[in-house]
Amino acid sequence: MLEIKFLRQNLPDVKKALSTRGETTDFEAFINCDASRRDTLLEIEELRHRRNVVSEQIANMKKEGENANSLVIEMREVSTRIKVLDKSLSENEKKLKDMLLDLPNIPHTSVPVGKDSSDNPVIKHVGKPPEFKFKPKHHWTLGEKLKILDFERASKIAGARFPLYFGAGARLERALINFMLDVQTKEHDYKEVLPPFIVNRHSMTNTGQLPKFEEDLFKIEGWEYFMIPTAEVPVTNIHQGEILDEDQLPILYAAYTPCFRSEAGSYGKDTRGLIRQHQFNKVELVKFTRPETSYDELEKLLEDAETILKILELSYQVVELCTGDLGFSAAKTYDIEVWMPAQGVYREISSCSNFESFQARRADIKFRRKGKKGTELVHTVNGSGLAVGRTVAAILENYQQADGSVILPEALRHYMGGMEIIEP
RNA sequence: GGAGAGGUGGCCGAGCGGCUGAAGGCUCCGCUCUCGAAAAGCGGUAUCCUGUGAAAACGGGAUCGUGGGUUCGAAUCCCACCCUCUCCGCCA
Repeated sequence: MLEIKFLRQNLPDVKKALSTRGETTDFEAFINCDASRRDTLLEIEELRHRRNVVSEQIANMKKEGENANSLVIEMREVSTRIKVLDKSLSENEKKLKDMLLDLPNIPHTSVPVGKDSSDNPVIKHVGKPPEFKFKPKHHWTLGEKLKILDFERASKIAGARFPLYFGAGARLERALINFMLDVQTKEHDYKEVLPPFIVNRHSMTNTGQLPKFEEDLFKIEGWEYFMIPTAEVPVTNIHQGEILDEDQLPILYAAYTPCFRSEAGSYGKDTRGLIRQHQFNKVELVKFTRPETSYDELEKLLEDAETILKILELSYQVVELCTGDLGFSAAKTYDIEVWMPAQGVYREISSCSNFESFQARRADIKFRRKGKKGTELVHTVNGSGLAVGRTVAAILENYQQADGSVILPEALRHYMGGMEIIEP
């Protein structure tokens, strides 16, 4: 959420910045609404002031045993008037709040302007894609042959876009979760958290999934509960409504959770394999930082996520999202894309963003500077470290042998009980 | 599911129609004392909105879980909702 005052005072700039992401809000209506809200407020406050003064007068008169009836009658009218104005004020405020909640974050000035993902500049390539003397197979083909993935049976249990792992596949998923958490908590100072996988409407609104993107979420029938689409939601909300101490910052959390997404609007995309599922596992990295360090923390978080791919020796590229491709809440985002040999493309496996104060304002997360009065909003930064299902897919494809077996990356072997290769 | 208790400032905790933005304590920040520190003493220490102002500042309003109601006036009374806790039942 943007600050209403900021919006009012910087309207042309905000308008221009948001237009680069394709946002077309009626700012005219917004400004009018805000102006009329302030007019009403002024009138209400005057009346209230009068009421406060006279009420005290009445109290004093009563103490002296004087008759205050005429004042009481006058105040009765004032109160009625206040009630009427109050109603129009709160209607205006609700309207403004709704508009603000629907407004995306302003892209950071460093973000390249562009229309869609085709305009995302590649920042770097790391590692070399493996070369195969045979035609590399898709991970779903490999997984089904190795009897570690079974999408057909999964669809009986739940439907399309649900995973079912067996044996070494199930273990590989679990191994990766442990491996990722171990790296982030032991080598990078993140604190492990295991949050609820279901959250309320309030938490979803705080991180920006609601009110605009309800169709992307799984809602629990009959409850105001939603399945989390990412650990970002419960973890960011850990400190909702809190005022933190400056010395606590930055706070770093690493959380494993399953993620649930309706994938509405992605019909026909990635229909096979582990790439686009209604349910998938992810290790998420979340930071709460001081405003002046959030961009450094984003760079570090990106490196922390990259570390996983480096250790797994998977080749990848990092792209920077252009304004048109940026997510609703983000001010700046890097995507890490891992090489998928069968398709011959890089596929997103992590998304690392700085939300600046956008989520903090919605979630009311502040901090107090040492020796200074008042509070400031923190900045939130987060990213995947990494999406686990997609990592499994990448390992299967990049480490496949001509016979369809898959060699396991060194770093995972002890998590796999010493297993070195997955064979039929 | 049944019965009860409670939600107050950064934290703890009092208040239970006007003198309460809220006692007291803690934290934190200044100052005094000290070579310095500790202790002690003194003072300060919530947030949001809004008006005037370039700013500093000054003025006004709101906020005691949330939303309504009663009243000239509500942290205090009434109603609804949310949340937390305790006991009983059920249960991994």
